Amino acid sequence: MSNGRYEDSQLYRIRHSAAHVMAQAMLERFPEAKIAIGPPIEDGFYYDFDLPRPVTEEDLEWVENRMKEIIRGNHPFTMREVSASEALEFFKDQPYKVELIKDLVSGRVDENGNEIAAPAEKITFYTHDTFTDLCRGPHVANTSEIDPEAISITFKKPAGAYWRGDEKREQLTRIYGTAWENKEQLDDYLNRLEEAKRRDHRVVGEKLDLFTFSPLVGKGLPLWKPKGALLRDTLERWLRQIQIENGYEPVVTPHIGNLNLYRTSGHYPYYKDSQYAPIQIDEEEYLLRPMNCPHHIMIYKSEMRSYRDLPVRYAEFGTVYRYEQSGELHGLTRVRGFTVDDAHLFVTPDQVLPEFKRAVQLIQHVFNTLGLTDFRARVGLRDPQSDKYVGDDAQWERAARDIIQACDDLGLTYTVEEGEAAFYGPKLDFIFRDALKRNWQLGTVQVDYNLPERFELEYVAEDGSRQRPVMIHRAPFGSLERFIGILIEHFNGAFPPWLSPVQVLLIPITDRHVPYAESVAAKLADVGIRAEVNSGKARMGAKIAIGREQHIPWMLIMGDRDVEANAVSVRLRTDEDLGSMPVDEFIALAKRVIDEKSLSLS
RNA sequence: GCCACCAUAGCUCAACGGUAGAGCAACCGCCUUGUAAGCGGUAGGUUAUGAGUUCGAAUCUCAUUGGUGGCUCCA
Repeated sequence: MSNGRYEDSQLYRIRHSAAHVMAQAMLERFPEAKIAIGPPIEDGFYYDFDLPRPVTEEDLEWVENRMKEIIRGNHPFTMREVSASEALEFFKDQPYKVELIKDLVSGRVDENGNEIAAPAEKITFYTHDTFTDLCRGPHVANTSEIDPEAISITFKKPAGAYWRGDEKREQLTRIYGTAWENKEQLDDYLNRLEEAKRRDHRVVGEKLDLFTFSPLVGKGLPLWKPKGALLRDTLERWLRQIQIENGYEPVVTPHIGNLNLYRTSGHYPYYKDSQYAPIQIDEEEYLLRPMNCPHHIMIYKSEMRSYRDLPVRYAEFGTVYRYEQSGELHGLTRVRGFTVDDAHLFVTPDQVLPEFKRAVQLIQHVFNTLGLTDFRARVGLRDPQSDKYVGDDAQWERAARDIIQACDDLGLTYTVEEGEAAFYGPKLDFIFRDALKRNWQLGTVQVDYNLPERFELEYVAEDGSRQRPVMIHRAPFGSLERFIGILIEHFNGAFPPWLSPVQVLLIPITDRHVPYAESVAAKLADVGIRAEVNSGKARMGAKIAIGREQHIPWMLIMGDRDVEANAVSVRLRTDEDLGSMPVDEFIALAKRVIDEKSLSLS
């Protein structure tokens, strides 16, 4: 946002007002509807209704057309202060409004569900045309300020939403709208949505043969196909190597563990609702592990530790299983079985700051290499109001100080947000903004005093005393599944060559060029370049079209001229034509780009 | 889990109460091709599953399963 707060912008007033216009039109369509709330949101607005029947597409079209009519009526928006009793009388048939007014007057929460410090001093109504709503504004002065061609409510399907976001309360129908200053902006926005749909990792993943799901295997359990597994394995091998270079030691632990392990860690029964139910076997109960930390802790605990051994850094691509509500599953970004690029660092209190910094630097290196440069850091501290956190104040303060110190030392741009801590300690999260300007929480580094306490971890200090280590949890990718899902959408399937499942597509022009293509492919394979020959009967143009669709970085076209010269004609997936070059020259070029993990193709 | 919507060939879709079809992919031929899909043919479906209504169901009803958009949740 270039100029000030969204709440103060004209766009905000347009959207807020459009929400009222929509409510008016909806009430005309559904006179018995009960209205809830209708605030502006990012890119638009919504209004929640309690309706006698489901909304159809025809309803939405009717309402949208009616909205345009109302807007064209040039109705002024007028504000009026009313007393609580007057407000209650006016909305006596609107139970949701009554509840809102009562909460406003009693000073509990405002219309958006935010707690308010004191009872509202005044209640205001906004009226345009025939519709009056409980609202504190602001609005446009007149509906003429809204461009009737710059709104849409048919662009998105109605959705269910709980009254006041509480799943124990009424389920309402939420109608989403979008509104802009002019038609061009609306079209831009709709195009952005279309682009996001095209880039959807579920669609692209299917097209590129990366992964699939099978109801017979189970919901939320992705199956990686060879090309997806190759991409994933490339990432894993790369990070594993970086970690070894940074003093991490790979460990391997099982995917299930005795329930008592999770009782000790505190995950069970506290997070029981988001775990697979325990498995009973031989009088014992086992849990599909929801986290890797307890397993790594038991390795730490398997021997006596000296301060000289610390820091101990255990890393594992550890697969975990969590019960996610069925409605929350979404492609690779929300699954029930996923792999965390997990590592647990066991350090002395003095080592927290330097180790934390090293972990952050490692994450920065990972992101920068992938070209994920648009990210910000968020320091998550505990919510001072809440008692859901463990550990004493001094530890929390020290950890928070260390994290902020680390950010300052590294020159990170960061925000500090209360209530974003893990229950066992403060943390630093990296929020990445992808090519479509959407935010994703990726890597995380967390300081933990709790688990060492619960598992009674120790090391022998210089003076011979037993001391408690501190743990640092960190994961640059977070979940491999989610991370790759995000990469797919960010790159639109056009991965940097070192990650591309197929790096080179060889296209012989006629059958007689196939043996030559195969000999070139063999040379490429010799130096570790992933190449495929398309020896099918299709014409060259068709093969190029397929290669483009698969976003294969390099296409090598070869006919008589190339065979003659022991050359290949190089075409990039960006449609750039590098012309003919000797085979060895191309191999050197591709090898350099791949080895450098370059983001460009030449 | 909740609300709404959806489910037809491997993929994208058509048929909308009266015999299930197309394009792409696959397979087989022909063409032997120079930078964004040459031509012809073959095969592929108890219309997600199970009940029901009907003379007759892909089509209407109900249930189940799976998916989609949101909500809630995400240690």
